[in-house]
Amino acid sequence: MEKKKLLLIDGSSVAFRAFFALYQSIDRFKAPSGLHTNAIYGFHLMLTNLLGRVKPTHVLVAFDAGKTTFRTAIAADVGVDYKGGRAKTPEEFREQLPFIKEMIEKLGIAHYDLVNYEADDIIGTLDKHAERENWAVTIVTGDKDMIQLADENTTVEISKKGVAEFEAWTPEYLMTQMGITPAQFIELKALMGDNSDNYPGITKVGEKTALKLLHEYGSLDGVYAHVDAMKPSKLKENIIADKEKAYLARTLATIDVASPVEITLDTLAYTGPKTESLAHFYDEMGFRQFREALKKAENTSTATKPELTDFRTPESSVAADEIDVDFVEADAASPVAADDFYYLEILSDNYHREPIAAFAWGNAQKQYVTQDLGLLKKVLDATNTYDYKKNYVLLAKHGLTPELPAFDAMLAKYLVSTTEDNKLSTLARLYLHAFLPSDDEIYGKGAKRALVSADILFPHLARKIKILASSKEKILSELTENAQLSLLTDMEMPLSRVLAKMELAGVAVKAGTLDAIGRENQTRLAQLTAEIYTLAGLEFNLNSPKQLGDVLFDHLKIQGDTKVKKTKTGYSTSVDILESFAPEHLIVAKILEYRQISKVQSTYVQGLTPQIAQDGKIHTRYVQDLTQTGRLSSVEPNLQNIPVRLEEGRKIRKAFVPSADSVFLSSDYSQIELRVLAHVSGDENLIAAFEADEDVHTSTAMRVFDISEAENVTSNDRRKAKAVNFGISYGETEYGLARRLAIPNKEAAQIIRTYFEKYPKIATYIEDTKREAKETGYVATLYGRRRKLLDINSRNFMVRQGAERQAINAPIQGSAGDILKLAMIKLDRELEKSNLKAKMLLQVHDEIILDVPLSELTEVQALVKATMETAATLRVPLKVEENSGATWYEAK
DNA sequence: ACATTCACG
DNA sequence: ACGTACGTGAATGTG
Repeated sequence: MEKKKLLLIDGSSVAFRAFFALYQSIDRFKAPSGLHTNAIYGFHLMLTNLLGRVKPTHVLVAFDAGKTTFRTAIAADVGVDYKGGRAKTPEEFREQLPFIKEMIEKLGIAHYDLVNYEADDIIGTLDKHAERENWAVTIVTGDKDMIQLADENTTVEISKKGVAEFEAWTPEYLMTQMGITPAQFIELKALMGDNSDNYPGITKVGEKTALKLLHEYGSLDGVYAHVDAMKPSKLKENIIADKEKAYLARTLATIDVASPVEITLDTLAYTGPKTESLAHFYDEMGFRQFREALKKAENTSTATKPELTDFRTPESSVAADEIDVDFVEADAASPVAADDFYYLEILSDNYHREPIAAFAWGNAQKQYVTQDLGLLKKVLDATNTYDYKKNYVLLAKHGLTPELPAFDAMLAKYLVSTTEDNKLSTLARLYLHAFLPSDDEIYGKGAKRALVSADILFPHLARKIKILASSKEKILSELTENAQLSLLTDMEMPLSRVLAKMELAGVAVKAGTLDAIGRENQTRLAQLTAEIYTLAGLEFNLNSPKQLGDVLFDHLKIQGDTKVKKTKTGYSTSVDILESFAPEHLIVAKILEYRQISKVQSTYVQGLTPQIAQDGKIHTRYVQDLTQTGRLSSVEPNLQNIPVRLEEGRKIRKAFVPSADSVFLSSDYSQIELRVLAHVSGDENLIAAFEADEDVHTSTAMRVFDISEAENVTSNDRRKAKAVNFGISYGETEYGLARRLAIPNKEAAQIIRTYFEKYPKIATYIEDTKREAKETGYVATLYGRRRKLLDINSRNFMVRQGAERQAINAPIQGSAGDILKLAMIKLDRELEKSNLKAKMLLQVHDEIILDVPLSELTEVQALVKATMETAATLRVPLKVEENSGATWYEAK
């Protein structure tokens, strides 16, 4: 006989989730009687989803019986108001509950509640009954408490988003996510308490601290057994003081698995809906779709097809494990093998400022760990690592230069999938199904961040080595399968060294220049502030969008052609809104000027100044494993968004200066994304425009607006065409274009239609790319870099459309990024080969900024242009434009 | 921690 | 009917 499968649903919490999932559109969910039906409808969707997916033989929906339970009494004894202080259940929700129960009955499903007990206890008890019969159990709920019931027979699914997304918590998944067992989940609640149920745990202990304590001591009893030995701290005091609270919390959090439930398992058999009365119920509720589906199912008399859902199973069903390691403290005699991994530990992300705290090397079997920096040069013999660029910079400070690695796990993992981050704990979870405590957990975070003693530090580092060594083959085989190996060895790893050198070189920034700009800004900001206060008739915080919105739209009640727009939290005060009011309202014009200057002041003057290092330079970090498209990003500070469009901000670039007797050379690709689009689509008209070196926006204007002479294209025509050209590569809709250009939807639709007629292969490219994405789940650049699109087949129109736009754009943006990466690698080699002193300093997505001795300028200019233009061979030429000057301001 | 705004390609 | 261009990082206010 087939194994029985029991589905247990926490009706109270699931109904509440359903209510809020469809709360925004509550007005649309009304029965003919006027009853709200959003929770009823949502609950139905959840049920259909679950029945189709779980395919249970037996089902029960359990409800909380009433306001008070045995827990209320226990808590009251010690003065705790269990589940007290909660906001009143909305009337709109309460009125739907009886109908949810009625619907459940008509769907042929049992429901049950038990005086003095919560739904959790009913479910826990029946779960144990089922376990004795060796049934499989799925528990569905809205909050995490029930994770304590998970075991090899029982999966706890927690509603995550909307009505169709659940997260399945198995003991393995719990271990990979939090590093604890289901039984320890109770201990976790004991330590941290539960705000929503209104009972405290230990003061100042939240999830992070609680997990740390559990990883160290295993349980609440374990914590108290060792509390005396803890070093003095606020935490220790709180643990001691709140012992009683913690044990109460443990009692309250523990589900009673022996509650006096009177029903037996066999009464829960699921036999399917009672069609006739269900149809009547649907009519009563105004559920036309369900009614139709029911009718269809009857007519064809086929089983109802389960709805597809967004459900994603956890990555693993393999048991999660603590990572055990075999390590020793390294000394001068410790061996290093060529295929060892090495890892350098620092306590913050910023390797330009932070010293090496410790390091390790080894393989999956044996690890060597040390804090003796005298041994650093040993790691140069190991050829496998994680984040070569970081290592290059750190080792450079010790006079060491690591060779390019054979394998950089961070970059390799990034190429395999950009969906997750590439932290070691993530690698452990994905490839070893194991849990590694985060660095925050080991070293603390914020002000508490500090190096820990060797008994914690050394095994942590050894585990990192073991994770790297044990996941290498898996990552490598994925790379090979995806034909992405050369992307690692010929693009990302060589680029990593180029970037390291650029970061180390840094760019000189004059604090004095920034300061002078800052003082002018301050004066102007003070003037503007005073003027705005006078115009408003009151003083308020100009930097607060909320206060600003209230002043403009409530106090001054300003109005114009444009509608006042609302955000989640109040009025929108963004530029595009404010600009529409500026012509008629002096105060708005002043606010816009204030905003602009204040942005320059806070982000660039005050933001950049403290980033200037001792050497007078700014050393940014390029994050090489982050973006979804393969671009770089730049942090601490971001040097990829230094102002350029508006003169006020552009002045900041005057503070960026080259080295002595040198100038900046800025070389950027002209229209590289549109050229990539021409290449990948093969569209003859777009290719022709680039081959003839036409102004592409003018050329588009001529075709789309049917203008035969370039001289007859007005600046407005060109502006529109430019918006279309950009919009196309982002997958823009007619609505979007209409809004951007402030033209009627019809006109925008007409423009787009004509565009696709004139550039037919672009239309084909877009369709093909979307289809490819839907079939394979990913899109790729010219060089095989992938972007996964998890939402490409979503049933949610909005979500799916978003993914389609990403699918269209990613190969274009990504290929352009890849081309510049290749150009940088090539240019680095060329510069070295010809012994030129010119240096790459910065990269801004389609441009490179170099520091070039004046004596080399002509030669380097030619070299950079030639290198960039030949970095890739496309069906259209690549074109590079160059500017040079004594500051970044002039070189742009 | 999250939302809003705005700087860049 | 939906609600509308892709990819980023930093500063600020607010809960």
